[in-house]
Amino acid sequence: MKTYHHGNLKKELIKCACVMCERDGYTKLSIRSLAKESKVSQTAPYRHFKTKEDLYAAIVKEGFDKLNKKMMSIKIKDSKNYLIGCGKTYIDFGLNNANTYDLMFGTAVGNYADYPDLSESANNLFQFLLSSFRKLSDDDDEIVAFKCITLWSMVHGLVGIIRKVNIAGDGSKDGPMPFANQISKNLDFHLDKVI
Amino acid sequence: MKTYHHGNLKKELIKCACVMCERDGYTKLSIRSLAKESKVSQTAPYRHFKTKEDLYAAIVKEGFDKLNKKMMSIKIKDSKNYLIGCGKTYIDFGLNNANTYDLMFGTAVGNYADYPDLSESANNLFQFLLSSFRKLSDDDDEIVAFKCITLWSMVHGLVGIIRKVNIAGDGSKDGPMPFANQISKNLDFHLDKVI
DNA sequence: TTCTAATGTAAGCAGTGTAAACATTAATGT
DNA sequence: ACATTAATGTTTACACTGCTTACATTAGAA
Repeated sequence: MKTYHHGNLKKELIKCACVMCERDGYTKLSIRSLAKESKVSQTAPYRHFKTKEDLYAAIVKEGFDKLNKKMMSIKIKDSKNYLIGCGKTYIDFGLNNANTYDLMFGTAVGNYADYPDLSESANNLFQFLLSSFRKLSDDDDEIVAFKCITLWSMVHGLVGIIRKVNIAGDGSKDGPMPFANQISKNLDFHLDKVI
Repeated sequence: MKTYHHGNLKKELIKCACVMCERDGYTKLSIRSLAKESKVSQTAPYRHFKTKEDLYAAIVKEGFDKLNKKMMSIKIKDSKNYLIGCGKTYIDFGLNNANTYDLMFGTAVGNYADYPDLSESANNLFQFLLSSFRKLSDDDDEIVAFKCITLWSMVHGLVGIIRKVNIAGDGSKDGPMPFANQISKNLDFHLDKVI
């Protein structure tokens, strides 16, 4: 039976939006299409998200939570391999959740600070990465932070490069940058340099 | 005097679009606003760009050409410093042409291969980077390519991280990631690890 | 039970990408 | 030189978008 009030619309909108975002890309995700797929009126979402950016922010928060979960479940003892594992997990997430990843690190959501929930989830990732590095080193905080940023930049950059340069790479043929389609098979090479 | 035929509309549209893109961001750039600012009718641009993506591709091509020019004018003798110079130039471009950079490496232009002119400009950059590395090393091609990709990923990632994490960083105060606003002052630290 | 705030809907505005039909002019072949 | 055609510009129109405003329903507090 269908009641006038949905009861849990916000949660369901977010869930639906996450699926649609990853399925179609965030540019194709419209508030109207979200409403339609959630079987409510065109303007119902506006009761829960003041603007489209607010909706985006909610999707991004879910993305960070998902990534955090993956990162925190890595179980590798050896310190160096542990960090490489973190890097690979990050890259894997970026490649397998490409559309969500674009939203997380693009400019569609201007400033995380405007969204406390999102900020918290993002900070969780930063803090987790930092503390992982701290555990494995005697360096002082500044050096630890720099090393952390170096690894993060590396994997973040790799995700971008792989996706952009490896477009032609169906496995059988190189694109403009030779060997680019072998990046992911040789992650160790890249990550090794950074840790 | 104003004639019915503009004479050089395509070139002027591209020029105008590049300015508007960098000024307002590519999401705010509409074909209509471009037409208005170029003082032609709403649909005139469609004679020169079949779709909006075509227009984007033209802007991206200009971006690559600009970046290529910068890269090719680096004059440093010492090999290691030369590569660091390349990295810094790239990062500088990414930070000072942020909106154009987003378009160049985002997903708004799906596949460079669909745009021969753009492909050529992009390939020029790849080839230039590759040949720079080749000159400075005796490694075989595959290793050279990997090293090249490692540096490129590093700087590409740094641009993204700096812009995303350093949002709070007005210089006086750290954002969620401590020391993040000092990344650009310590580029050598990061680039050193990679070369 | 009544009042109010929360949450849903309906209708409508201004702006968008883009297609189709038409207007003007540059280029071309005879 | 002139007629024909191709290129390039304009007008009009459609379906879609983010978002606002006015209205409907209902859950929960007084």
